[in-house]
Amino acid sequence: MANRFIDKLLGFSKLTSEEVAALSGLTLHARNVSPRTDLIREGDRPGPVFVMLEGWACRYKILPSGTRQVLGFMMPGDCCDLHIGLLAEMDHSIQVITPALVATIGRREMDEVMDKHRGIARAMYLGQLIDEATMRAWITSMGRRSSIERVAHLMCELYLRARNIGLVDGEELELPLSQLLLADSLGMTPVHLNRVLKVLRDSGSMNISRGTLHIKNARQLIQIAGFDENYLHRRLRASG
Amino acid sequence: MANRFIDKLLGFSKLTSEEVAALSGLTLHARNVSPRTDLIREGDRPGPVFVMLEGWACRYKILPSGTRQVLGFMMPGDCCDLHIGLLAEMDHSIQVITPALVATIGRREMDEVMDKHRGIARAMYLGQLIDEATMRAWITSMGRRSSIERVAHLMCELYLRARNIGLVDGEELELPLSQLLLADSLGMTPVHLNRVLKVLRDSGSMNISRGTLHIKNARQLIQIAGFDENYLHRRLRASG
DNA sequence: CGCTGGATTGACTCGGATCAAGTCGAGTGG
DNA sequence: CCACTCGACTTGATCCGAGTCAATCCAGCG
Repeated sequence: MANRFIDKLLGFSKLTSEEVAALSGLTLHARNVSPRTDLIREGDRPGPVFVMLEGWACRYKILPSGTRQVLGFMMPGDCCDLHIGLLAEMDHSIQVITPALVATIGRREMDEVMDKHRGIARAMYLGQLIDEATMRAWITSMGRRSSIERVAHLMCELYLRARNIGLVDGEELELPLSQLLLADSLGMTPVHLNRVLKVLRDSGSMNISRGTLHIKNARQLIQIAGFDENYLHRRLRASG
Repeated sequence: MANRFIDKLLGFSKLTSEEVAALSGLTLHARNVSPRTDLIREGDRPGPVFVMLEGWACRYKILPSGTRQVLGFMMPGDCCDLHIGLLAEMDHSIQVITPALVATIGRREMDEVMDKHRGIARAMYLGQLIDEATMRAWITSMGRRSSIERVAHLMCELYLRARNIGLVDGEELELPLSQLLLADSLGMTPVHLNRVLKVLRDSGSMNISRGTLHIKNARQLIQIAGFDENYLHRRLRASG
């Protein structure tokens, strides 16, 4: 079966066949995880690195008031922070959204592989940089974009990220995210998100129905979002 | 003169005297930079790592509409992303706010030092993890906190970060950030920020005047903010 | 002394939250 | 096969936090 983690890293850096083999070895032991399972919770002592081989997850925080803020979505191929093991305590939780296949890589193992295989290290660092750039884009969205721009921007992000790992079929993408979850990620109420989705649908730019995102008019959607894909850093430096 | 970069890293990890010497060498060549100077701009090809030895800076993005979102503040001791050189293009800009002393460390140099000195590598990775956790806290603030909570939260963050590097004098901190800048970092208008600051002042929890932040009632401020300092990760893992 | 860039305050507007009813669709059990 | 249930989605009515527009105010400074 395809290993989306390897596919993703191959998109960042050329890897030797030994490096690919090493990655295969790292992700050999994976387990099935059901929806709504927390992989790790805020306050927990960080353990191994989690790698999503199949399925979706999200990072989130719960506030004292009980409201939730989703901090990012993890799709197949994504993994959590590399050096997370250095911390005493998680500052957020990670929850699986769909049935998922998750591999875990111990800190020592990871360190050894990265020391030995510079291509893997390079690809992992790039992944991390993109995650950070994505967080900056989220801060920007929350701070300075209207709700319709924010929704459009997130859809552009998810669509492009999914396309980069071959998850997109034409203009359609399976998006197993409830409106409640999306609202919690966009800093708005489910009610208002619903209305915004209706506006986007009526404008003919996109539509979400039965768990599938349809891009109807990409140009228009990008224009609404003010989306600039440069932060996803598809163009990378040529030299290692 | 004190090297705040070294001081900060010493707070993260024990360093041998050779490691301290290596860091001294890395930051030997620093230059003075005037306020409002961009160290690097969105779209630029990333260069060396920037280290703030003295003075403040901020990361920011400009949107198509012309509005600005500040993504984070850099105070003395802080530096930008370690592996930034891997990217083809910056996704945000960095601007100096006060007269500053900035060192630059070439990518090769940095790599060599980190390979050789594991303590430095560890400290740098911790710094990076804290920066990421701070971004997550910002996303949470923007998405789910009211404006007064958001302001209080940012002040708690800046106060604690400053205290960790010895920038705080009693309950006072020199905070060279204009209300316009703060507003752009909090996703609100300067007018509204001004009103919120008045509320905080009248409530007796804090006050900003003539570039100085006075914490009047820390307990109350923390309570308003719903602040949990765990994300700044002062308690770290004992083992290297 | 007047200029300039921040800070402050007031009056009014509006985007998005809140509260409250539905509606729809996939299971489940009689 | 149909009634029941439960979770997710929709829609309407109303309210309020924060934005907008527009005056000052004030301190530092050439």
